[in-house]
Amino acid sequence: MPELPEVEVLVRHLVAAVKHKTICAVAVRRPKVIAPTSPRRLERALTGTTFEGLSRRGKYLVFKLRPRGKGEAFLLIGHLGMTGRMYLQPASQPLPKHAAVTLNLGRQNFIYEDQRYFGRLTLAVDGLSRLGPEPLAKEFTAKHLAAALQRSTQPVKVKLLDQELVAGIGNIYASEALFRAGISPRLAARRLQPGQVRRLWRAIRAVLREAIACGSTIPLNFRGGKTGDRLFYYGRATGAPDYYVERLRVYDRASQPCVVCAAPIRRVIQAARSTFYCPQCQQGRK
DNA sequence: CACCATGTTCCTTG
DNA sequence: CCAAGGAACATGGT
Repeated sequence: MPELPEVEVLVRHLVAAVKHKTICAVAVRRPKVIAPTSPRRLERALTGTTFEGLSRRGKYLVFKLRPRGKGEAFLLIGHLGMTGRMYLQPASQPLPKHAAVTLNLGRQNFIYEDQRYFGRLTLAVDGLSRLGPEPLAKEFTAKHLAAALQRSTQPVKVKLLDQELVAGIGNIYASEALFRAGISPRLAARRLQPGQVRRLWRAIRAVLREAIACGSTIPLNFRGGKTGDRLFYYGRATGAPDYYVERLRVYDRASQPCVVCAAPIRRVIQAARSTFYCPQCQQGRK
């Protein structure tokens, strides 16, 4: 469930659930997701440690663990890929089909499940160093965005997915931010006018902030229902109120009327991924 | 059977 | 060396 807002909401919920809990046992059911860490090394490193904190960087979860005694605290890095979920459940409950790693915390198990196994839970920290600024932090300025866009001939939508430019925007919020800014996703990044860069900068932050606010206010079921609910980021959890479905304005709305001008929303493929936009509200030459 | 899916990385091509 | 495009990863839904 993977873009910045979803990870942020997950972290906020999870931090309260795991903080100060101790890992009694580690079970790696899919070694691929912990690579390049080996199962044995992960088990040795984690067993007996306590969760000291949990934060987010881009789409990554950063767990801070402290060993018993005088050992130094260290980091465990999580990434949800396309279909990853992390949550606690009673230790007596059977594990889900695609449980990739489970940590026994006593009466509860911390579950990392991932239907497609594209995610990660590993001691390898490298991924973080290549990330651009946090879009909601002060370091991410309109100036930074302008400079980064100037250097690229790629369509602006494709460029927004570059995690080195700014960390945490994915395929959904790239479309949403451009819609909100009224900029065509096909416009070459370097062709944006200063006013457009400024609007895009504001739109990125607004879209992410609102998504976080939305996720923070509805009841979350991180495991999802048996129907394969996609929770708050996309689709709707069973029994969740309808307003939630209305949150995304263009993503996955191909041929539906634009919420602003009623023109049919268009779907195009860019860099092998779907982009949604309103041809009326988001004009601009390539 | 065909095509689609919230992400990242690696390989090839220019 | 760099930028851009595409395939691969693995599973399931429509």
